[in-house]
Amino acid sequence: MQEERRLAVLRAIVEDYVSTEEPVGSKALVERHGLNVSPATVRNDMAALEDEGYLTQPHTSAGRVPTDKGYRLFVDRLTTVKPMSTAEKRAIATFLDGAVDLDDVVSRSVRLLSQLTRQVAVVQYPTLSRSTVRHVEVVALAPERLLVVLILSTGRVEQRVVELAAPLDDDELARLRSTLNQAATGEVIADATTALRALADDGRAPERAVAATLVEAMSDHRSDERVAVGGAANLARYGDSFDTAVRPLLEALEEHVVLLRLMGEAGSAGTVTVRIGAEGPYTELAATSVVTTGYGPHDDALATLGIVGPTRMDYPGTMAAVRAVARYVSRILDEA
Amino acid sequence: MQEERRLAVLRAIVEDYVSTEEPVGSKALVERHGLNVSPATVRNDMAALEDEGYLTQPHTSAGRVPTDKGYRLFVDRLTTVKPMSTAEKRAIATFLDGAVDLDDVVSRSVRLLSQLTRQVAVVQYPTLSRSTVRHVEVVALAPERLLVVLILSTGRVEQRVVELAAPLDDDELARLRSTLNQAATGEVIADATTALRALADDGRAPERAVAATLVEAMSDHRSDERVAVGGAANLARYGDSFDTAVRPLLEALEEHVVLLRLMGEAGSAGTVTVRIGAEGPYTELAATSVVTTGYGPHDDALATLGIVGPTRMDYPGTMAAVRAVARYVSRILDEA
DNA sequence: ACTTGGCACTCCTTACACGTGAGTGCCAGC
DNA sequence: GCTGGCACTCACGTGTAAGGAGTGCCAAGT
Repeated sequence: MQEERRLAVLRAIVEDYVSTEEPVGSKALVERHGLNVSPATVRNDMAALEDEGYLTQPHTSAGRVPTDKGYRLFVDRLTTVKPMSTAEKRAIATFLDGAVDLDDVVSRSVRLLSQLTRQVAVVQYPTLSRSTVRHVEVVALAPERLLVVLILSTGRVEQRVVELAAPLDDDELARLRSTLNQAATGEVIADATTALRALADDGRAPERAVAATLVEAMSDHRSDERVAVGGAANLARYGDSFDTAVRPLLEALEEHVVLLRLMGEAGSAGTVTVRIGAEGPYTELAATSVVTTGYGPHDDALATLGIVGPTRMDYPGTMAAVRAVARYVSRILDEA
Repeated sequence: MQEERRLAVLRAIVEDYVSTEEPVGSKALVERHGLNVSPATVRNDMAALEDEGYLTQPHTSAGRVPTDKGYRLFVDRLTTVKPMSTAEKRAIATFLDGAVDLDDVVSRSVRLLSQLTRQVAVVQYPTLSRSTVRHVEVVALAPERLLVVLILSTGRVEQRVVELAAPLDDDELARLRSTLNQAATGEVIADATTALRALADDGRAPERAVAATLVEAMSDHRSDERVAVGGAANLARYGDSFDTAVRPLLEALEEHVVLLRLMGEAGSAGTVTVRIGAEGPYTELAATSVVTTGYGPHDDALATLGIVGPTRMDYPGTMAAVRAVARYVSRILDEA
């Protein structure tokens, strides 16, 4: 009974604190929410919640502020999924539909996500590991110089220039092209890699060089680690907590490796993961939360997408936006 | 005679202010620099410099701070080009030499530049307009679906997928490929565009669609407007002037169009352009300066590269770094 | 067994006063 | 034209005091 009200109090405190950015006191709370009890009652509840570690006071005789544990409870038990309005849905769909290629999909997603959530958006490029090779193209830039283009099922294109020891005529080029495609096209990256590695070891001179380059391109960790970041300007809203929230985050954004670790493993598509403050792997980022979800064609979680921001954020709204964007991006990847 | 000393005083003030971030007074000035005159003399000079608009006081009885005009004079007349040490030069060269493709060159340049200058680095991708078409490749993804790859002399690769009305067999594909290459390869973008436009208007069905897509890809303004940005974390150093310097800049960084306008036209390669505070086109960015230079193969200024940061910055060092990086990037583009 | 009003207490915030010191402008002398 | 001296200005830090928002606790009410 009173347990229920306590949770209502916690929810109210989180909501108020998120919007006002100030510690919230008992009196203001009963006024702004329709709690039919007196401030004194709320005070008792708040004291209890503080004992249990859900709230804390910046100093005696100040209002309460949620702790990480408080936010956690809020997110787990007090959040009602508020679906996006149809207008919003349509806006998302049309904005993403205009994309011309994979890079464009990613960069649009980042912009969209940062605008919807007013936070810093992070979108990981679809991982190579689960995608398949759609085609390998070899173009002679000069007799001894080839451009090798690797086209993947996700729409990503990698290109490399290969210098050959000896010139190659058109017939040999055609043969090379078909050998490579026979080995790789249609295969999952991992399988294509082993097939090409065999070519690189055993094949004749031109195959060797080209296959080796392809193997390198596919196993290149850079490709797995690419992320797009946007909306850093939204941090300006948090100018007050510059040192605790803005500065560390700004620094983390530069380090894409850090960022990827922060985003964590791609949770299964459809589930939104929330990591609050010190739950993350970096102590400097104790004041920032991460809201992510997986996305990919057929809801295969190929990669992760989400936002990072101060712990003091609108979790329900953010989670809804992240989920919605992931859903639409996945749909677009389905079509491609 | 005394005119000369006045300039020395201005230089000293700029240098001190940049490093200490505090208004600089007459006494501190004579101590820190080896001026062989008394503070009173310096005060007279400072008063004169203030009358002429080179200095200003935050308030009476505070030290002096350079105005935009003061920085301008400093940059134009008081800056001795300090060349990079050979160690630095070598570091730059090896760092950039590892790049595998154009994207990599650009992203490495951004990182390098932001680290050298400890400012926000901005690198514009080489413009399409002056580069030539190196090759057009057409790949059948499916009988009615083509991937068109456009390879430019700068190393940039654009790809588009084209859906055809009717399927295409291998012979037709080969013919299409050669037609397109005949029209475009080796031409400057502008000429290639007109040649392809002719094809798009007069050619047969498959040419039409593909040529139209190519024209679109080449004239696509997105490509002209791409920039890479890095080092936003360096703004954290300026946390104090958050509202005047950091916030507006953070917002501008998100708007790549704004950023490009801010960078201005690509000055001829070799000349470093400095735009100080209100000299720029945006009133919100009155507290930020821009240091840029052009770069490109054979010192053709294909694009612009540089840094943006608070007006209170180390101009000589920054200018040297910008120039050095531009030089090495140009050299790398020469080789490619 | 909760809830409530009352009350004393804490402590942040704001305002005001005051001393300190860095820095200035000006002037008379060198 | 440079220099030392001197009075003046103001930001800054500190100390004190009043005001107020908020708390904890207790005794009484339901």
